[in-house]
Amino acid sequence: MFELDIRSRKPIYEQLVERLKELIITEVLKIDEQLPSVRTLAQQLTINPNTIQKAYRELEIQGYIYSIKGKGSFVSAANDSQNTEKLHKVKNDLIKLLSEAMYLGVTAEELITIIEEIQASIGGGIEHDQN
Amino acid sequence: MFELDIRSRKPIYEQLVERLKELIITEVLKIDEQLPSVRTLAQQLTINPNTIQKAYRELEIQGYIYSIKGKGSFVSAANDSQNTEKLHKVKNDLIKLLSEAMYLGVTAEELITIIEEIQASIGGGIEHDQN
Amino acid sequence: MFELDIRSRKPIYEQLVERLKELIITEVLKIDEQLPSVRTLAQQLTINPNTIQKAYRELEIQGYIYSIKGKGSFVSAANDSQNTEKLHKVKNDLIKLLSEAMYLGVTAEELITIIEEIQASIGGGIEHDQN
Amino acid sequence: MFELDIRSRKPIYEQLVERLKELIITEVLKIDEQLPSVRTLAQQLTINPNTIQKAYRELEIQGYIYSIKGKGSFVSAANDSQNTEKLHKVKNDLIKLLSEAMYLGVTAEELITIIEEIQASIGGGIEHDQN
DNA sequence: GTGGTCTAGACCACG
DNA sequence: GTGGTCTAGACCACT
Repeated sequence: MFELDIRSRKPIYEQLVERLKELIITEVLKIDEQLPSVRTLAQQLTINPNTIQKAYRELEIQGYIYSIKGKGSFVSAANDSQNTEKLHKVKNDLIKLLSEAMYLGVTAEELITIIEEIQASIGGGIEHDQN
Repeated sequence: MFELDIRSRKPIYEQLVERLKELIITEVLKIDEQLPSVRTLAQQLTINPNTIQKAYRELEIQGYIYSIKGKGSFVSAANDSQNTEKLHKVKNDLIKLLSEAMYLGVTAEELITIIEEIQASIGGGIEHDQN
Repeated sequence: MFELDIRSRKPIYEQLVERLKELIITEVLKIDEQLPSVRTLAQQLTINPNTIQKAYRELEIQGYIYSIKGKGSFVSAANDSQNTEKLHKVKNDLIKLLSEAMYLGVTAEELITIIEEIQASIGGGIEHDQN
Repeated sequence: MFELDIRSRKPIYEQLVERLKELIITEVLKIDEQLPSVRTLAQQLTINPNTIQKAYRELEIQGYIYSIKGKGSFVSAANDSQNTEKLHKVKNDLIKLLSEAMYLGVTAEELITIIEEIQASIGGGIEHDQN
């Protein structure tokens, strides 16, 4: 479920954040669903609990989850004001990356094909009902 | 010209690499054009020459520039064998980012518009004529 | 263990890279084995930690080791895609050097003997068994 | 005749030394044959005469040529005592490079084939395929 | 004047 | 304690 690459240059907690974001975005983890506890996950992945906690804290800051003391961490519903912020950032990154790709010779056609594929793969399982 | 955020979590040299790549990709810096010398740029940005050099070295490894002792650093022509490698990496990043963007509500139409804009801004001058 | 020539024209960090490569190739350093820490080695060799780090960074780029912040540097398993690249380069160098050697009077027989010796010294331990 | 890569990381004078060595080794330049004068060559290659001179001086030190004041520079006959020295160095380099090649997966058979090809090309008339 | 190497010493991020 | 970034300042090699 969590494929962490202990050898990667990318910090473990970042890998965790990324992976969990993915699970939330693809709605494998549904809204208000409880995440595994820090200790459980730490044991499961045999990594330091502090690392898990750092990842959860980061996700909370980014608005993907919320934590309730004594109960646990839960997937939070998408929040519009946060989204517009994120959207801005993502678009900027996208422009950079698209520029680089096209500079390296990817054609607009190829990119559009990629977009359509992603659209298909997301469109299938995501209903996108905002709160 | 170079907007460095000294407080950012992102290392200065990485910001430099990114910015210079941008200038090369958009052909503000043309092939074989000389970059500002390590010392000059360091003075201009009031950062340490070693930091500039680290950025230049990284750009050289990535194939965007070449440096000659005693002469200076120059924009290098795109290299096919390196590109195919980079393409693979860039495409992967792109898929991740596009997925995230579309989850956040960016429509395929918007993306295509972005692509067309980029194409226009790059496509114009991309003759790649040697010096 | 590390015979550095501080007076040599060849940079210290390059000497280090070369020596460490040798130790990895001959499998004195096994896959996933931890290298001495930057600071430790620096103290041992009485050279600056930055110099060690530069060597380690170079080895990482060349695919011989991987470094993890907070954990250390480790020998990495050989990577095929990088290898094919390097192979091309090495073969070219080899042709040049072999030509020079044979011009200087080394016979084909001698060269073959050398090759067999190397094969013996490497071939023995090359099981590549993960720990 | 001299294909210098002004963009290469390798200093120009080193490229010159290497290329001239090659011409001497392959006997394109015969023993006691006169080399082009520093000025002529500088003009021909449109590079600084100092650079040529540095290359010639290096070749003289390595025993490949000799210079006579007021007359010019000439290819020197191979000198045994120098050769044995060089042989030692070349053999060492060769062992390193062969080790690396075999570590990267070149088989002994391939290497022997390469050796035979070189032997043929030297023995015969020298085919000189550029890298 | 150019890039490249090295040192000494400080501070940060990670686990 | 680990690697990574940055500074300040020195010296070398090349053109």
